[in-house]
Amino acid sequence: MPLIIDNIQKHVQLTDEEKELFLSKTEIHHYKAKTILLNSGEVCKHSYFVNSGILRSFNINDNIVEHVLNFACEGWWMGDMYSLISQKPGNLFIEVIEDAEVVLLSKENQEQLYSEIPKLERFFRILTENSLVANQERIMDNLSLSAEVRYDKFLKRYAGLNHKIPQKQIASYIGVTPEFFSKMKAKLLRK
Amino acid sequence: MPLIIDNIQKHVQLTDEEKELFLSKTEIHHYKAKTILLNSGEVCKHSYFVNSGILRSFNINDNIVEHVLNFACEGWWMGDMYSLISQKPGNLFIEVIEDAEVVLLSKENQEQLYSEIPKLERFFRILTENSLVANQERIMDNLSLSAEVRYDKFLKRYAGLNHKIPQKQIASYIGVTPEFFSKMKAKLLRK
DNA sequence: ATACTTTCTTAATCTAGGTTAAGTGCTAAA
DNA sequence: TTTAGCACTTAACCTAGATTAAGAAAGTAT
Repeated sequence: MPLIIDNIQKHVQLTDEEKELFLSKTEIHHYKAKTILLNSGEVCKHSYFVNSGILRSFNINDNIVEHVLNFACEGWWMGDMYSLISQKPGNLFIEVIEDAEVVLLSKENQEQLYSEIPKLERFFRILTENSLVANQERIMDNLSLSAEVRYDKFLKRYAGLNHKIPQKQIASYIGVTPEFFSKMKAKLLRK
Repeated sequence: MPLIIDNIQKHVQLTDEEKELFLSKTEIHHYKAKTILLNSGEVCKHSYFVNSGILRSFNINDNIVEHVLNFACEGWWMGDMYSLISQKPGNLFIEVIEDAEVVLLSKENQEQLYSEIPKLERFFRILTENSLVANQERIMDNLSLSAEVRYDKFLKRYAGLNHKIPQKQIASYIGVTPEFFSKMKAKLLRK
């Protein structure tokens, strides 16, 4: 059974016909590391589901500084939510960090599926709710916790990714410079 | 027509029977300023929709420091999303800042309505999506913008609330101490 | 292998914002 | 109408994390 079906069935149950219908509306693509799946300024036309490999989303502000919004590895969804729902150009990049197999679900197909299989509307509602909770927690963490504790939470959230992602990207995710992150790690080792 | 129906109809259209059914599952309550609608450690059993007045949600970390997650005024929804979806004790407080008229929709009624009026599942999916986008933007802002610019974005997001909310709470929302916020405002005036 | 590029580290110096503390002014209860 | 308690301000001093710069390590391409 494809991973994406298991993922859906964590929240809603599908019949065999529904599974087939769903899968018929998706495409599987393979991407090499460093491929850009979505560029800033483009309209995001797909939701991405990661079968294997690692993706990240980030933006670049005036100063040429990258800021990582999040990572996605096996079993995670990825997309530029703003662009996806508004179908306007977004400001996120989505990039492949490690060679990846990705399931693509187009915006149109996703909307169609909502009508054909209302349970999927429920699934994506729940998925979005969970994502919202995680993002609210991250906001509170960024307001109240030190960089050290935020790193600790990164390690728990993305268990196993620590050594697969360039440090500068982890630094960006927790909201510090690569230099400070390096210093902080050295300090943690000394303990 | 009640404000909450208009709010829903921005995204999905309801028949008169559906409107009635929906309203029959809600309750209107009036609260005085400083009333605590939800305490940290409690299970959140309702979604709140603000007809008038102002609410805020916040948590308190180890050090007795409050951190404001968000505000809600006329036409906004409020709740402890984590506790609401998990029905486990949350760590948010929800408090009335200005005397408020609030529509309460219980978790059970909300779930029932999803089945009775699937369009409402769509409505809450869209509502949650929009909230997620706003929260993602706030994360990026906190990573990359100065306190001054974050204050500017607060002013735009909560237009009109600037003088109705204690400064220390605005400071907390944008992620600085009341002392620094005071200093920053004085500096902005001098310009 | 060699050169080129990017990541990571270390260290000196700097700054946005935090902490502490004291004082002002407003509101609310007695 | 006093007094107690917040909310806000100001100012001196402090620190987590930024910036700048330079070298070491590790990939990547030729």
